[in-house]
Amino acid sequence: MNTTPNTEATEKKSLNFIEQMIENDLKEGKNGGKVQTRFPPEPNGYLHIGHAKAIALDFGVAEQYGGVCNLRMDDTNPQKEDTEYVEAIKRDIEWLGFKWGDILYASDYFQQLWDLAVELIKRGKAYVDEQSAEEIAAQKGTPTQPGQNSPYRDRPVEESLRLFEEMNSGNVEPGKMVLRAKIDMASDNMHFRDPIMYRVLNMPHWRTGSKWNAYPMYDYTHGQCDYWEGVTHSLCTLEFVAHRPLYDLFVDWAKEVAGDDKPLDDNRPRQTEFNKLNLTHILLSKRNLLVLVQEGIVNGWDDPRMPTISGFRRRGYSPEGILAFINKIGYTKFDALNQMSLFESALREDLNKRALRVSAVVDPVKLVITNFPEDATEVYTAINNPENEADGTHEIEFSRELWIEREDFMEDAPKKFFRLGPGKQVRLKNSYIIQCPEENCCKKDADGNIVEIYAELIPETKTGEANANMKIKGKTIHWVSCRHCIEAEVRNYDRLWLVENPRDEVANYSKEHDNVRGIEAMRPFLNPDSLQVRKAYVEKWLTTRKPLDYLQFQRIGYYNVDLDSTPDHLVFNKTVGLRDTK
RNA sequence: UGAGACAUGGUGUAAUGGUAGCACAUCUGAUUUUGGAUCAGACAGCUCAGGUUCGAAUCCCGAUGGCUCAACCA
Repeated sequence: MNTTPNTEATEKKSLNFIEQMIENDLKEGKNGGKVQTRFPPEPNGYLHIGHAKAIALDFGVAEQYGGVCNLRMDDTNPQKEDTEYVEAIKRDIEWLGFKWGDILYASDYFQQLWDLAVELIKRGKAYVDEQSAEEIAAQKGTPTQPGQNSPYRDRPVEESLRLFEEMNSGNVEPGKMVLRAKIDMASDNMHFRDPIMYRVLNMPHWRTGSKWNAYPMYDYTHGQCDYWEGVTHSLCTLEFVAHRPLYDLFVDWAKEVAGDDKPLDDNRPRQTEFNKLNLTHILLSKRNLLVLVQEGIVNGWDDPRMPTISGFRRRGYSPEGILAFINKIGYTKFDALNQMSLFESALREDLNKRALRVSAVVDPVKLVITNFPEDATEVYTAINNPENEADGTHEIEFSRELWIEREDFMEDAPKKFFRLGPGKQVRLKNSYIIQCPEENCCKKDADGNIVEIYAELIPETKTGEANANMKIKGKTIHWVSCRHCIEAEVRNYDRLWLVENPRDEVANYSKEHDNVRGIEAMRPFLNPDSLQVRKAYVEKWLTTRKPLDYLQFQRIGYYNVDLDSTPDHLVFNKTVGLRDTK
């Protein structure tokens, strides 16, 4: 047997604090040794990279510890939600490679939540408040000052019971009544100052129709849904830390009403919070993303510049690359700002393994091989992916007139320029070594722009030929044959935001400018040139590629085939550039 | 001026009272039919001040710093 340690197999990956907690719980036999999680998006927008971090954790630990993760739509606010988003959410989770147990909806629990609320009123733990939103807010106090009790706080139970029924009748105007939990108006925790459990909306819900007019709030809903479903670990982001005592309290009340007297650590979900994802040069908030869509700054939720899962998919980011990045940044309680360069590095690492190599000339200038016959064609075999032989090969054509990148030629080049110029030699990828003449190596138009470059091929320098290994100073450059290539549309993307931390910049700008909101607060930081459309010449073989296929335009960057691309009109998105160490 | 959570190289993250390690970024060099990839190397860190301990990034106590909380949103 081979006894040398296999570092990859024996290396123990350190567990994050949530995995450690779960392993501890398992060891102690909490919740009967079961692990169950849930991913609870509100269907009011598209999932973004921040959600991917939560998804990777919720689904990841469930799988890791033999449990289930359900997908639960947090649909308690029919004003903002839409079935369009439900479909998009499901598609994005599947694309990332995760499987849910059941698809559940908070609205499935509306009756149960209502019945529980009635019971809580009976037990003196909730009351109907008839004050306006302004009055309630004014009574709430501030973090440093205690609040005051509502005049309705001690109204008779029967009265609250009757009014609560009325709240759902459709006859109460929104804003006239709410159901509040009776807790502690002087608590240091603002969420304990008699939080609102139900509000009147008087609008139909896309799932329950017109059955309900009063709808439960998040805080009153989430813990009980977790409890009723058998969730053991309710994972969410750090801004919910202050909600946790309330989460626990409502779960306790639900257990009490249900007569559930199992020990404290059994049969109860527990909320644990981790840091939300922040990325440089990216803004993640559904509200702001929605503004970008509505203002036409981007072309929809799946615009390749959007930090949404669907935007990344369209841009050519692979699920494996996204997940690898999420794995690298980890889960902690520190409010970190992650660098885009780490994300791009994870993406490149993955794309390098799967992208097929092709030639595309983005800023073309004509190169004439003066010693190659005018109507001849040579056909070469190009390796699809040097990192993976199984990806095979494809054919490319060579002829007398080629397109090369304009920047690969310089008439008077500096010393370190190892590409084409008078007297210089380069290798044409997959083809000959060529050399420009010392004199008259290019033709210019009246304005002095180079329109044609001339070079001679050096015989027997193709792969496998006698002089193939000839040492030259020049680099290898890519090309396409003028006669055989096709024109394509290339969409290059630059960052959407000019500043490193748009979240803070937008917020500060708003504060300093009369609290301007929406697009006006964002515009100063938006890059006006985030989308650059170019014409390019690409090899004909690309007509065989399908939308979303991963490609590498050699020496330029990773690209993919856009959703709009057809064989008659090829469209490519720049995913990310190659690492560039000039 | 209240409460809560947090603080380790430029960035992110390990360490669970016992040699501060990894990745990205940056910089060298080798190699290369992609200025990619690959390989080798370098640079660089425990917020501060006390205490407990044979021993502290880790435990205790202050201080400092930014973060979160006052939606009939989630």
